Amino acid sequence: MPELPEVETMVRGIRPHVTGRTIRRFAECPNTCKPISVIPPLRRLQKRLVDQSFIAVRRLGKRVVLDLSDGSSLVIEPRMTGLVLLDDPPDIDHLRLKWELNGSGDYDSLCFWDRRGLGTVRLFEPEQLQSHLGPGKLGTDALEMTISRWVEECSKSRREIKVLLLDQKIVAGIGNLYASEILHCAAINPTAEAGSVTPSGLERLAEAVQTVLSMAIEYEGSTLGDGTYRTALNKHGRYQNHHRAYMREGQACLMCQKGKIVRIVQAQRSTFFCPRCQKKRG
DNA sequence: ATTAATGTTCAGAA
DNA sequence: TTTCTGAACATTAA
Repeated sequence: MPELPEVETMVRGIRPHVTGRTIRRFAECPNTCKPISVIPPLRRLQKRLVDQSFIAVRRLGKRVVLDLSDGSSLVIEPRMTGLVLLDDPPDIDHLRLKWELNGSGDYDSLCFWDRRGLGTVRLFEPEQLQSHLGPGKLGTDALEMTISRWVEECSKSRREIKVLLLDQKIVAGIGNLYASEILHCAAINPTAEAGSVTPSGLERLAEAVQTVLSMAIEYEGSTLGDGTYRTALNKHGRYQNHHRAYMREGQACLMCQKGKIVRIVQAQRSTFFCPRCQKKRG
């Protein structure tokens, strides 16, 4: 479930190996699954990509952006189970796309692997990038959020704070896993109305976002029990060993040692928190 | 054997 | 306007 730390890890992993390289060939990989969504359709995308070179690799929220020499940008959206890889994929059955690279380097191709196949790849013209993924469509990157921006967004919302954290139009990059971790770190009740979180609570939130996400990036993201997420070099992330709330239902809270982590459902997804540390008032 | 659950995004409805 | 619901898909657990 690539969120900001996982996508940042992918970007950092591939950047030194694809920047400046030219695309020799681009194709779907033969497999038994349905093809993933590619815009424009495959043949046209192939025509557009071949012979172009990657001039930059960056992250936009939970998306990988590959800027191309003609000014367009290839945007990879891993969604649930998508991976951007330089090395061998977890299995061959769910290899979806392959970019073969010209010239010399440590790796000769870039791949997109996706078990569930909900991921998408889309080529944007420069002006499209602004209208589709610019401010308004995508909120401020989570790592760029300031306290005043948190105040601005939270004060005008009556949604639960956890649900607001998941809204990419408000803040880009936070997903279900890190929303639980961040709110636990900030000692904020996930069901609290966003507009009711106190100024000191928002201060803790701003701080926790930085702490949790930067640590998760350091540990190259979280590889959960199903083992799906891998770095670009097919290694496991290690931040799962540092989770304090996510998937720890019934276990002792690592903050207060006394409370037990509980699981609730918000917006049809699991939320994990410590009722003792994360009270509605505090 | 069916059903639910997983977690991200978008279209369409309330 | 804002918020909510279901679908896209593959796999596993109940």
